[in-house]
Amino acid sequence: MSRPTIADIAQRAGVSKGAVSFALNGRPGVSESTRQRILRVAQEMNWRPHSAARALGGARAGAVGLVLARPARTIGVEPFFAQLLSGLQAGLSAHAVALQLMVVEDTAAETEVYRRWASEHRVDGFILVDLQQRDPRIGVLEELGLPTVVLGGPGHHGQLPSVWADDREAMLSIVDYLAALGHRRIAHLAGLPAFQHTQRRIRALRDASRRLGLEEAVSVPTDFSDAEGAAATRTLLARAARPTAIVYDSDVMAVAGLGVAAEMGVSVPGELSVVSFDDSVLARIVHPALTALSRDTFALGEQVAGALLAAVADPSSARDIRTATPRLTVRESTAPPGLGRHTKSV
Amino acid sequence: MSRPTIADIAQRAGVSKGAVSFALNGRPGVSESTRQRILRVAQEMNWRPHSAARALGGARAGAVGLVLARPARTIGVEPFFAQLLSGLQAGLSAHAVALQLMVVEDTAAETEVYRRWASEHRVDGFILVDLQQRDPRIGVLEELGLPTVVLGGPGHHGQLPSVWADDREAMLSIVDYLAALGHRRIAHLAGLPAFQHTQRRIRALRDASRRLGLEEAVSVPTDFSDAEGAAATRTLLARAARPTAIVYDSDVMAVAGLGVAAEMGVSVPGELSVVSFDDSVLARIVHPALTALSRDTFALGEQVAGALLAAVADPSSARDIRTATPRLTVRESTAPPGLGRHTKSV
DNA sequence: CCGAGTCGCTAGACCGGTTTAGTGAACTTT
DNA sequence: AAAGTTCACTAAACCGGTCTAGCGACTCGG
Repeated sequence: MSRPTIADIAQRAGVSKGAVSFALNGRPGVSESTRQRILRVAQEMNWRPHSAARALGGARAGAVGLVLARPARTIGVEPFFAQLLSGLQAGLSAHAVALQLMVVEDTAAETEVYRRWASEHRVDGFILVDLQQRDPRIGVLEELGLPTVVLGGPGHHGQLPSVWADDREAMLSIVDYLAALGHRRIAHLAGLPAFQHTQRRIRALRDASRRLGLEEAVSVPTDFSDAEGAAATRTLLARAARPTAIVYDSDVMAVAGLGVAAEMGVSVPGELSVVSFDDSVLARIVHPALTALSRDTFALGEQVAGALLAAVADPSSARDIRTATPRLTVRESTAPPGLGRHTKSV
Repeated sequence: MSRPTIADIAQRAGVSKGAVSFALNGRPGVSESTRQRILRVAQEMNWRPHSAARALGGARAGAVGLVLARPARTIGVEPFFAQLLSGLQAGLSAHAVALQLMVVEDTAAETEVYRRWASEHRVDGFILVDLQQRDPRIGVLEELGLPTVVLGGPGHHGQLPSVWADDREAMLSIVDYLAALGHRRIAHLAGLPAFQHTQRRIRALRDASRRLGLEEAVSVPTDFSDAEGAAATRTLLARAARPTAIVYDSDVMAVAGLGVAAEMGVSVPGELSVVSFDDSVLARIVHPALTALSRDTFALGEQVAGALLAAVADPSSARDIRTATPRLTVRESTAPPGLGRHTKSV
């Protein structure tokens, strides 16, 4: 027998299909002794539920969906993303929930996938990332009615619960740190301007600059790629009055910037301090090691998973969760400005 | 009406359920005019198939499974992995097949997931990676009978078709290149010795060394982590007769090695040449940029996806696919040995 | 002009579970 | 002791599709 069904178990145990179903799902309707007997038979026959048959009866699909609208080739580049995915996995696996992952080209295709998966009953909920200004996906997901957790905030995300960290506070802590070191000219290589968190960081820098009376604090938008990160760094460093510190919105851009500085003979941290808004192995292993904002991305993923599972179990329980504000990890890439040529320190 | 079923369509179009099924699946049994009418009604009612209902009838699950037995936190570290995932996605998405991803702790848990997903009819096939010596998973997957594609070879992988690149040839090309530059003392920071490809690379280095009459060619096994990569590099460079070139099995270890060299005042490529067995953004953006073995990991993922979909469509068609042998991309981290202190070159 | 074959369609079984209505027996209650 | 409850269980409907058997109408060949 290739795949035993509850009918097989019922026959072998001498009861009806219904009794088997009750026994296997731990619900009342059978005596304890019968339940034990049925469980034993099921075990012997190595029975497993057929997920499709269960889902057909209106039950859970046992999977949640994550759809990314990015050029597929760029996914591999972001340690942040991979870490998040790992954390999600860990949080979901613990409850035997699988992750359906799909990478699409644009937002239109993304919403299409949401509609399809929802109507195909393929998933029990969604995780929404890369929140944009006036995000069109929020309306779609609210309309579909499936539990959804948004990663990012505290901007507008409709009625959907979100898991978020305080980007603004984090940016302020970076600027305060650099200002305390004596930096007066700070540049910020930002990410895609369409993202909410990019705008929040830009605003935070501007506010901090005003409060601290800095000479200059400029935000340069990029597409998060190493190429644009390198190009923008080159432009900044070629200026007559170049910044003494640059804050990069991602570790990949920061490392690319480090390469440009080396190439142009600008010593780090002697002539230029470098801070990354994202910590990862990358920031640790380059030389000089990068001062970076450490947040436990893996734990973040776990929290998102937990929040989504809770929302699936009880949609009314959904509420926003604020995670720990990222803390700055100081390494070798920052120092007071104007120390001249960098002399290597271990 | 929340979710139209084919019965609703049938009623509205004035035909039977069967006719609707025929029409929607493009199979004979209805006239062209009726088919058009049914399709129009289905469109109007915004009908979508219920994936569970389909799967129940013995049809496809519309998803394939990938299970990874690694500490979850380390997934994010490997650009190789993320790239592969992107490529898989691209190949699968094109055929509207989803990827079920799960990260588990060990091989035992991994095989358990294979069994569960297979018996739950959750996936149509599997992708097997990180092939080990005498891999116990192969027997399990053969027994389950679901189409499976193995990434890696050409070692033993039972009856399962594999997609593989010639690691041996690749390693030989690296050693030939280094020897041509004049290197006689080459070290190899290998990955986990349990992996088949690690063994193949170690053997290839030994054979090449013998053929070329090198002074030294030592392979040091590691766990692929940046920490062990750095530690092993430190040991190698502290030796009296240190190698003039090091080949790293992963880009993360190579970058970590680069950091150690900088820290110990060993110039790259002046006193030490560095080659990475894996190419990625990482290898491009560090300074000096790494000479690395470029294989199109994204394309590799697409090929695996294609092979698996073909095997799902027709299990008898499955056969091994050999992909292009990776080519060495020479960048700034390699040079003839003994040039003394490195003078920076753009 | 009749039998065979084809076409277009319908009725209904079926996949493997869950769930509800119903049934007979034992146990309480008054 | 009759009536009502509870309990353990069965039979069958149901979820939303797929697929097969069959049926009437029409076409074609001889």
